[in-house]
Amino acid sequence: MIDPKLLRQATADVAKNLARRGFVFDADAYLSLEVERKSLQIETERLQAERNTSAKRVGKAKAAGDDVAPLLAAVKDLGAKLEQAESSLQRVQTALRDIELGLPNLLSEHVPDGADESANVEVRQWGAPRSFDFPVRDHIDIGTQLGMLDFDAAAEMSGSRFAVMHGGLARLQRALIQFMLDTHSNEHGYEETYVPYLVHERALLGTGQLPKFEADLFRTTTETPFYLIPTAEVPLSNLARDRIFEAGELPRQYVAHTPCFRSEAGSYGQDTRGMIRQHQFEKVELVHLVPAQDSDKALEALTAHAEVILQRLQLPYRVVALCAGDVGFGAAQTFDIEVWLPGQERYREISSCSNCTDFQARRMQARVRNKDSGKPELLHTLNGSGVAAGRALIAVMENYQQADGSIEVPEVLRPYMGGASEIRVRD
RNA sequence: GGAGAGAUGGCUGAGUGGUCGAAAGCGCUCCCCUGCUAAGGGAGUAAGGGUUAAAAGCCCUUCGAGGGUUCGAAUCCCUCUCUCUCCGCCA
Repeated sequence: MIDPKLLRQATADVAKNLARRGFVFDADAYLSLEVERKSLQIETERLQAERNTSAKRVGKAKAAGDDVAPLLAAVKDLGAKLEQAESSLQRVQTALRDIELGLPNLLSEHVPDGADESANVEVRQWGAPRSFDFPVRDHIDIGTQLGMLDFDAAAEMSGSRFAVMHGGLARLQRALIQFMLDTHSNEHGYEETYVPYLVHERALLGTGQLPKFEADLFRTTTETPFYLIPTAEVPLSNLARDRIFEAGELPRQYVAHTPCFRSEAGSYGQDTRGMIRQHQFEKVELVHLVPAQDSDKALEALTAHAEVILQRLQLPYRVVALCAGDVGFGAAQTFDIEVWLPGQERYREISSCSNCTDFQARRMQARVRNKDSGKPELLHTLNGSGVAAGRALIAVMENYQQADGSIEVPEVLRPYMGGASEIRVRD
């Protein structure tokens, strides 16, 4: 959420910033509601104050044994007036809040202009795509020929966009996850964390998936519905909900491995083959909670942490600064990390690292006490994949494929694979 | 799933219709006193919002959440959520 104060005082600036995303903010409509809110709120609070003082007067009179009938008569119609004022105020405040909840975050000044992903700016590249002296297969062929990847069995029980993995391939994904968790917790200062995969609506309101993106989520049919998390960002960031951290308690860095569930509504026809885009996938997620002034630096650090994973795996990648039109709803600035996939002969997103500034913190009331003033201030949240395990698996399969259809196991994963150096068909 | 108990400020915990945003203790901050790492005395110490250019001040809201009764609710009524104990069941 954008600071409502800023919204009403610098409405034009806000609208201009959001316009960079291609978002149209109806400033006039907002301001006219805001004018209404102001007068209604002043009136409502005036009536509340009147009620409070008159109630106190009645109390005192009763204690003194005086007749309270005249006092009661004087405030006879106050209740009805107040009720009306309160409900009008609430109506306007709800309308304002609906607008506010639907506004994306303000973009950082560092974000390049552009309408869509074609305008994203490559920041750096690491490694060089390997050249193969045999016909390159994609992960679908590799996995299927190894007998370790089965989309038919998955479709049989769950439909499209699911996969079943067996043997070395299933283990390779687990190895990737463990390698990533170990690296981040042992070397990058993250606290390994286990979190719920089902969360209430308010958690998703906090991180910004709701109310706007309900269609992307799976929801249970229980009496009070749960949502399946689309990313561990949701539970991890919500660890800060309704909390006031002491200055010394920040920064906090959490890492968690979770499955992620996405309905992928609206992505029909995209990446329908293979494991690139699934309803369920594994991801290692990084979340930072930092004081406001530190979040730019934290975004650099977070991105670098994710990059280390790909470097250790010797997977070529590039880092891309998302342009204004491509930065997600809650983010002020985002770097995507894209890994080279030989099967597609292109770079594909494997991590997205975002600085959400105070956008989520305001929704969650996540704060840190300013050491000098003693006052609570909104903290900043950042999140990034470190990295998506399902896509990392694809990247390893395709980049480490060998002429005979086997997969070489990257050095750093061998300790997690019982020392195995390759994955091949069992005979 | 069954039975019971509970939810109050950073913590412990009082408060069953009025002067209660809330006793007391602990913790924390500042000051005073005191020559010995201790003790004592005093003051302060919730969050959100409105008004304001901003602050001060003033006002509003908040005692798990939502609704109701009342001139007035932490206190009474209803619904929900969560926590704890016992039983059952399970990983």
